[in-house]
Amino acid sequence: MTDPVATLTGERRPARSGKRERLIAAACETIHAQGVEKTTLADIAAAAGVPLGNVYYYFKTKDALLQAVIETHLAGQRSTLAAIDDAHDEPGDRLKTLFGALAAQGELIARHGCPHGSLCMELDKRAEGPGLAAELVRVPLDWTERQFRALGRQDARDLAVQLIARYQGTALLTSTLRDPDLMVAEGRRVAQWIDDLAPVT
Amino acid sequence: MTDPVATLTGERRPARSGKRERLIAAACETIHAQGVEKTTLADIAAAAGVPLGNVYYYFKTKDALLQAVIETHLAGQRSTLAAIDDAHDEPGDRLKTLFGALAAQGELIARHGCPHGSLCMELDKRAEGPGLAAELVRVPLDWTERQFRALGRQDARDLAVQLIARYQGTALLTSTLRDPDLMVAEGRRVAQWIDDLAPVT
DNA sequence: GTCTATAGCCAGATAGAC
DNA sequence: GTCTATCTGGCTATAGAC
Repeated sequence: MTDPVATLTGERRPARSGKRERLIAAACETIHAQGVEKTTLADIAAAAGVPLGNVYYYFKTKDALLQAVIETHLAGQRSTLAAIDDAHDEPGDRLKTLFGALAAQGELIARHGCPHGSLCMELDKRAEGPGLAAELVRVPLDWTERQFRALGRQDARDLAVQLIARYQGTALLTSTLRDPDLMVAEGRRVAQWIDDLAPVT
Repeated sequence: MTDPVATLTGERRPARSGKRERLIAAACETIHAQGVEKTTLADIAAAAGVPLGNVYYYFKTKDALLQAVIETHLAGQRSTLAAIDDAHDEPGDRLKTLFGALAAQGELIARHGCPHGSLCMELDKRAEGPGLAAELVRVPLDWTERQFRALGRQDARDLAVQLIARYQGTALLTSTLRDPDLMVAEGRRVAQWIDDLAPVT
């Protein structure tokens, strides 16, 4: 029935032309730039170079494509965090690496905000609630909590909430005021804060 | 030409039935709950108890109504801040009063997020940019900066950015995770932080 | 000033030829 | 699998009676 290799790699059956992947990538970008509600399937199809009608071969509804976008973001987050775990042993280094990388996205955030935060905020307003999108904050939140716990902090959860909140809040100011420097300055402060919490021994 | 009294009080000419005000109030609530793009004029008209067609007597376009909503939020912010200025002389007390009041909105924020922050984020994604909505963060930001400056802090602007960012970021986590306690806990931490920065003399 | 009816447009989704 | 043409519904905005 299903191609075992494709199943293992998480691919769908045909997958020759990569249109499905192009559609998801285009949807990620367009939705980040314009928001979920303002982005039409025609926008996404055009950005992906796929005829409108063909979109429905890959995704039954606009919402199905949106779910795929969220899952793609989640997979990206997980692999980023796993890579940081592999590259660094010290929890303090891991935290600084993650938030340094986020701060380096200042220009992107100044233009369209944090892709995950804005998705959460928009989907929050749906009757069904944020659904899977809430994982976009829970995944980094839980990871951050784990790092603080590894540092021996009893208040690891609170610290994690503070850290993610600082990033998300700064991202909102950065995009509203169109000032990437806010993100850079916050990155420096966060690094200092982590050093104060986890002194080099 | 214009009624001088109505002009002084900022009212429009007729203003007998208060429909204009009801429409703006309904728009504020509905937009906060559903977002700008998902909210239709029919939603707003129904919430205000006004027939759809009549909306256009008061507002030429949906966007004109949206601008009125933003201006109403701004006027509310300014009067809140002015009231705090009047009620407290110490900048530290003023800051704690404002952020205590924000933290007390936990339930509301858990349901739909910060009304100003979500408006900014959504309007950021328009081609024209956030426009007037950016004032919704600039006004409290500038006020907060003034308080820190009155406390003698040279880094008043940075501290103000941090404080507003903490509030906005916590609001995003509060609504995404549907947990009003996050807001309460952050309120306590902010009060402590301000006390540490501005020790009672 | 108020309200009904509706025009005009554009989005999501489908049908069906290739 | 691919793509054109089109249906259907809902939204902004207007016309025009009262």
